[in-house]
Order: sequence, then C-alpha cells, then structure tokens
Amino acid sequence: MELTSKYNPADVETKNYQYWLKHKLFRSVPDDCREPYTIVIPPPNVTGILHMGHMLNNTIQDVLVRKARMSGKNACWVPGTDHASIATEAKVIAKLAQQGIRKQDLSREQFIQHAWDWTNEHGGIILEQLKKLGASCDWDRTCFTMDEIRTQSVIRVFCDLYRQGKIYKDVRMVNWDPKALTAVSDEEVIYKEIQGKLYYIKYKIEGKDGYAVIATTRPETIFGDVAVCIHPNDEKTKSFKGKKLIVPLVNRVIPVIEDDYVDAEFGTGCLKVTPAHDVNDYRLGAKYNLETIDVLNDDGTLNNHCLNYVGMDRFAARTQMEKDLAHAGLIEKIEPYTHKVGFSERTDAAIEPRLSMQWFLNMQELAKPALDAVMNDTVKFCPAKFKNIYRHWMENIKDWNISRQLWWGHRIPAYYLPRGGFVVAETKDEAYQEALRTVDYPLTIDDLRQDEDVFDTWFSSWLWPLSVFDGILHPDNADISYYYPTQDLVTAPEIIFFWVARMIMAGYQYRQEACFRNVYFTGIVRDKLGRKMSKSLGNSPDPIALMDKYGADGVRMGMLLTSPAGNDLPFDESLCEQGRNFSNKIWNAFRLVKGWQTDNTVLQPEASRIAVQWFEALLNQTLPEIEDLFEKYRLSEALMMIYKLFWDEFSSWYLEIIKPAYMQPVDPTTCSATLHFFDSLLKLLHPFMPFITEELWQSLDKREDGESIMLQMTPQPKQTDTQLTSDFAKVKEIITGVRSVRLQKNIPTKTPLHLQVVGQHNNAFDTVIVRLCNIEQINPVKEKEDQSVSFLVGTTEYVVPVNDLLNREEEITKTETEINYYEGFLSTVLKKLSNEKFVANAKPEVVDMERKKQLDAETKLKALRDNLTKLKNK
RNA sequence: GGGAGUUUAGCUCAGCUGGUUUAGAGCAUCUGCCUUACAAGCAGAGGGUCACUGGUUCGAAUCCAGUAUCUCCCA
Repeated sequence: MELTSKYNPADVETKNYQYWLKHKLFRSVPDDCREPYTIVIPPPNVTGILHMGHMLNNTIQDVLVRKARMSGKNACWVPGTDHASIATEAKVIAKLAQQGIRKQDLSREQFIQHAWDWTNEHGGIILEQLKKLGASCDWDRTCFTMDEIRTQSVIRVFCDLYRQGKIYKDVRMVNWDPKALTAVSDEEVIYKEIQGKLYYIKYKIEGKDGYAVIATTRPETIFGDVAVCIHPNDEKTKSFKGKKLIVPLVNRVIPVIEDDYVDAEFGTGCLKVTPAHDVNDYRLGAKYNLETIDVLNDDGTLNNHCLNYVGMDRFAARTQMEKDLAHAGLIEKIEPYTHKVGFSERTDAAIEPRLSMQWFLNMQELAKPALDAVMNDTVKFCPAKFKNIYRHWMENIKDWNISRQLWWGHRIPAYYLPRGGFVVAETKDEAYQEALRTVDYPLTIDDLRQDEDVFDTWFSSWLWPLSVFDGILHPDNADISYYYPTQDLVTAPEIIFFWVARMIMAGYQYRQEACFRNVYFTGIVRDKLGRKMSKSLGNSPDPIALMDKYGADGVRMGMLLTSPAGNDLPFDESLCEQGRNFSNKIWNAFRLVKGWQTDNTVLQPEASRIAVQWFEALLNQTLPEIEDLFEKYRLSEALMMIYKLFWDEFSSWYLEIIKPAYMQPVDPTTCSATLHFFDSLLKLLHPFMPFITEELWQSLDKREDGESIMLQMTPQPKQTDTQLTSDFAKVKEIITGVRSVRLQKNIPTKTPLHLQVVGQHNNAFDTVIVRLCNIEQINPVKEKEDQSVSFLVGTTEYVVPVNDLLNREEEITKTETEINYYEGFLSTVLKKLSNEKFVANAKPEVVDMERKKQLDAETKLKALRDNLTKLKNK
C-alpha cells in the first residue's frame, strides 16, 4: 500500500470487497450458540438500477448489520429482488416497441419469454451496485419474488386464504389508460387540478312539460345513463319522485330513484347514474338492479351506444355535445369547475375509470393483530409518529384488490369451468381433480381455462420475511426457526401500507408472530429545491458516479450525516465531499501513526502520559453514549459523535500533544497506546465506513489471512475517569485562549510566551499547555502585569504579557462587551432568585444551581471590572 | 375533503418528562497560517426576538389554543 497524502478509494474498495467475499465473511448459518440478527432487504425492482433512495436505505441497513455483527450477533442480511410486475412489464413493452413489436401481437407465452430475457439480462445489475456500496449481504441467500420457492409460496397462500373464505371476486373500477390500452395501478395515476366545466343539462320529464336539471362534468357519458338519483329527504327534488325522465339526445326513458347516497347540496341535487363509468354509480346500479351501459371503447373513443358520436374521442365528443345540447336548448347553464383528474404516469393520457371483475382479499381479520402489535410496541416504529398514520389506515382498512391485468407476474391459480364457475387450486391437475368432483358433465383437463390476471406485486412481497426463509412451504425448517422474526426493517414511509402493514399481517397469519421487531423509516431523498429525486425529473445524481468521485465510504457518510429517521434528506453533493474529506483525514492520521519509529530508550514525556490517560478516559466516556445512540437508531448522531471523536479529540488534540518532532522516535508506551486507540476508532467507524477501516486495520498490525475488522467486537467501555476529562476540558480552554491571543496579537507560534495565572490553577497539566502553546513558563502571580492580555477560564484569570503589542482601546471594548454579557446573565439569575415563588416552588437542586451561577458570574464580573479599571487608568 | 407532521444560525439538524440554554452541533462564512500526517489541512472568530398571537406557570424553544407556512399520506 502506497501512503500518498490523498486517500484513493477505488482500489481499496474493490480489493476489500473481494477479500470479504473470498472468505465468505457475510455468510450466516443458524447457530444456536449465538443470537441471530436478521434483516431482509426491501427487494429492489429486478431490472432497476441503484438510485439515491436505495443508496440511503441500504447504507442504513449495512450500518445496522455490521454493528450487530461486531456486537457478537449472528448477523444475516438477506438480499433479493422484486419482479415488480407492472414496472418490468412496462419496460419490456417499451423495449419491444423499439423493435416495432406490440404486446397485443404476441402470445402470452412469447411475451413472458421476452420478459424473462429482459430480467436475466438486467436483473442482478442492482445487486452488483449494492456490492459497490459495501452491502454485507449473505449473497448465497439471494432471492427473487418469482423464483421457484417464492412463486410456490404465493400460490399456496392464495389457495389457503381462498379456502378460508377471505378471498372473493367483485367488480371494481380500474384506472384504464386508453393510450397504453391497459389498467394501471393507483400509484401510477397522477392527479392534476383541471379547469373544467360543470354542465347543467335538462332531462325532460316523461309525459309532462317540466324537466329536471342534472349537473355533470362529463356530458359524453349520458349515453350510459340508466337512472337519475335524488335524496329521499331533499325538498328541492321531491317533485321528481316516481317520475320517469328522458335522457337528452338518445331519448331513452329512465327512472328516478331515491337514495341517501346523493349529496343534495351538490349541483342540483339530481345525480345521473352511469354504472359503467363510476364506481358509486355501479353500486347504486347493483342495489336497484339497473342495467350497465359501457359507452367507451378501449382507446377512449365512444362506442356504438352513442348515436352519431360513435368513434369520436371522448373529449371531442364532449365539445360537440356541448354545442348540440345547447342547440337543442337542453343546457341550462355551464359553470367553470376546478376538479382533479387522473393522468397516466406513463402516457399522460387522461385515465378512464372502468369497471372490471377483480379478486379481493378481505382484510378485516388480518388487520386486527397487526394493528395491536404496532400500537403496543411489539413492533416498534422509528420514529413513532408513524404509529398514528398506521392506526388510522388499519382502522379503516379496505379489502385488497390483488389482481392485475398484466402478464408478468404470478398468474392467479383460478380455473374456469366451461359451463360457468371456477375452482382454485395450486396446480391445474389439482384443479381438474377438484372440478371433477363438483361438475356433473364430462370434463377434460383442457376444458379448464386459467384466470388471465396476475397478482399485485405486493401480494408476493408481503410474504417476503417468511418466504426468503422458505417459511410458507416448510414452516419448520431450520432457517425460519432460527432467523424469524427478523430484527429491523428499513424502508420508506411511502410504502407503510402497501408493504409494511401487510407484512405484519402475513407474519401473524402464518407464524402467529410479527415478522420484525423494529421498523426504521428513512426519509425521502430530495434535491436542493425540495423535489423528490426521480428519474422523470432527471434531478437525481447517479450514486455510482458519486461513489467513483468520493469513494463509497465518503458517499455513505455523506448520506448518513444528515438523515435522522423519518426526516427527508435534502441531498447535496457537499455532504459527500465532507465524507471524502473525513476518509482523507483518517488516512493521514494513519500515515502519521504508521510512520513512527519507536525507540525503547526514549522515556515517555509527561505530556504524552497525560494525553494517553485523557484519551483513554474520553474514549470510555464516549462509548456508552455512542451505544445509546445506536439503540435509539440515531445513526446520524452516532456517526457525528464518532466523527468528532476522531477528528477533534483524537487528531487535533491527542495526536498534536503526543506527536514527536520530525524524524524523532516515539517512546514505546505512547506508541502502543496510540495504535490501540486507532484500532478502537477504526472499529467504531467500521459500520459507517467499511472499506477504509478494513484497509487500515489490516495494515495496523500483522493479520492472518481471513481475519477482518468486520468480525471484531466493538470496543467495550471500562470505568471512566470523569474528573480527568472535565479537568482536561479546562486545559483545552486555556490553550485555546493562548492561541487566540497569539492570533489577535499576531505573535508567531515560534515566539515563546510566558503565561501568568491569577487565581486557582491545577498545574498537573502544565506540560500539555507548554507543549501545545510554546510557553516557557507558567507562573502564579498576585497581580496581573500591566502590558498584557488576559482571559478567564472558570474564575481563574490567565495573563499573557504582550509588551508593547497591547491595544488599550481594543481591550477596553472587548472587556466591556464581556461585562455586558455577564451583567445581563447575572440579572436573569438574580431575577429568579429574588422571586420568592421561585425559591419556594423550584426543586432545591435548581435553586442551588442558580446560586452557583450567581456566584460564578459575580466573580467573573469582579475580575472583568478590575481589568477595565486598570486599562482605563493607564 | 379527511388525517398526520414541519417551522430553532446562510444550509442541514439536535435540544427527550418545562429550570445546568440571554439556545447547541456539523457544514458554509470571515480572519491568520503552505507549522515535515493531512490546504480534501491547521489555528482562531463571528452568526439566532427558537414562524406569529395569546394562554398556563415562579419560570416556556419546550405544555395548551388559535393563525400562518411548507410537506406527506389517503380520497
């Protein structure tokens, strides 16, 4: 290893990752002697590439896993990918389109083959990228939501829940994309505010002169009208009760029905009922046995129910109908109306709500234990604020639509019979056997037709913590028995319902136990303008490029520095720069320490002896604090604490005290203590910065092949000398004070100074002060020297004689400012102490504290005022 | 429309059950230094009516109410 003054991460990272893989250091197998620590990765889309969200999320997981490993636990991080049915299918369609192939020109089998080709070609890229960031996953356990075990698990669960009566078929509105000719999921619909119009259309009353006025934003759907609904108690509309109305243009006669679903305050109080194009209308239709008339073709044009508008696009038809209705005198008025309309994320086409038959899972029973588990902290949420959100959703849980009109995914194992009805079974053979038992007509296996739909992607991912250990198919196997329940789940709050809640439910359903103990919600990575980073906005930096530029450790550190749980992370490259700078700092500290020659004849200098004792004490004092932050999942703060420990305390204070003059040897005691400290610091840093710490740890001492910092224990705290650390804090203040005087008075470091002390002073640390400040002598004095600058540490005054360098005016101003501050401070203290109620009501220790503050401030003020007087008298 | 949250230094955030806070950290800024580990550095310094208005209290960044603000989730 070449010790250049700049750390070069590229080689170090590749080399060490290979080393870890070669020695299978991430591998975990059940071991009853050790406590398991398990994380299952939120599986990224199989054909996706690493984005900043992954970077953050997986860095956090890696930190937790590495920390657990270094705490002696049997740490197992299970990696894997998600088939991501809709996203992958969209990508395959796009790729085929480039070759001039349309999905509808292919058979299902042909399309699936293309999808597998695509998956095999691109799948795994993201896993390779995770390796680059240092992820310590057990790669031998890599799973895919559509591999054999996971697929069988999904099928088994569906059949099981169906047998339990929790799964049923029902009609529901889907979001139809008329451009892509497919249903899209709710997540792929983007709602935009649209300036539309509210049309007040006259419907004639059959056999009478009057008419009812109906307000609608979609006049083109009147061809699908089958009724008009009013509120039973609405005074305005009661005259229409029992009447029949005539739909304009088509002149179809429809009934007036009454239902309290209608909002009497909206529009005119009359609702046109169009069951094919609105889900609420559909329910009304079903309730009152009305016909369903679909007026649209797949591509959003009007179909043959629509007179001379047939074939027109729905928006063109709307414009034309506005004219025609107005011409016929059937429009009472048109009001501007702002409402939200859904658009397809992919094609930007206006989404058409359309009815279709879907599979549903009843969630009522599943939700109960899952809700309790979170509310009573069996499953802890971090931060806890997400508990409320969770509860609200779980208490109002709706049935889950688990079917999707796609080809890429797990095909629903329901088989339709030729004369109606269906059977659900894990295989077609089983389905056939079961069908034979139920039908009374001749049936061959080829008469069975499997459902065309596939499952919602989440219907496989909700089983993930179970299925990655094969816990559905073989619930008693060694892996699931040992690793389940998992420890921590790290994920984004956006998928708390889609994924987290459902996993908890699956855990209780299939193992009577929650699938994890803690859920850590990360924030969302945003750009400087506060926008979510996304591919479509193009505002996301490429994490791989960032790692090339700053090193994986640098980017990891940068991401973690300012991302407390649940808080969004406004990402800025300067964070990575800070991470890189820190890597470099560690690197250079190592160069210094490793460059020393020891000499057994050299005695340990007094200053070094003190420094070693002090840093030892400080380290011991800091360790439990870091541990505490880890326990509270305050990773940013833990990292910051270690960062300051390394940079400020170890490098700027400790090393500066002990470092020998150029080319001079160091005594063996100090040297070995320093190497020991370095070793401890590397271990503390390792979870955050795995690469550089491994590299330096390997060079710090002689290691066996296969040894790794990864498998070392985090340093354990010992008894702490807190007196020493607090004494030393004063020493630092004195040193800073002297340095400040030097800078103000422009006295070079090379010029030795005298330091005089007025008041109490602990001279045990004088060698340290002398060492760092180039002081010749530290003398106690009764009176401070005239030509001098002084500062206070506690109530002791430290005096630096400066001869003719004194600027009297400047000193006066400075002293007056300080006096002002302490006077203000003292007055707030006195205000409290003179308040009888305060003295009577406040806790005694609080009152004592105020008295101490008073004394302290008074002593300081006295010294400052004396100084001022002297300065002014000269 | 329903729900949840945010608001503290130029930026990103700590500040937990009110009193050790006329408020802390990191970064950025400013000043002086290329001092043989590191200029990706060293030393030092400045910077805030704790969103606003009331209330509770001996005492409020902290608790309560209202207002404003931005954000997220659901519909």
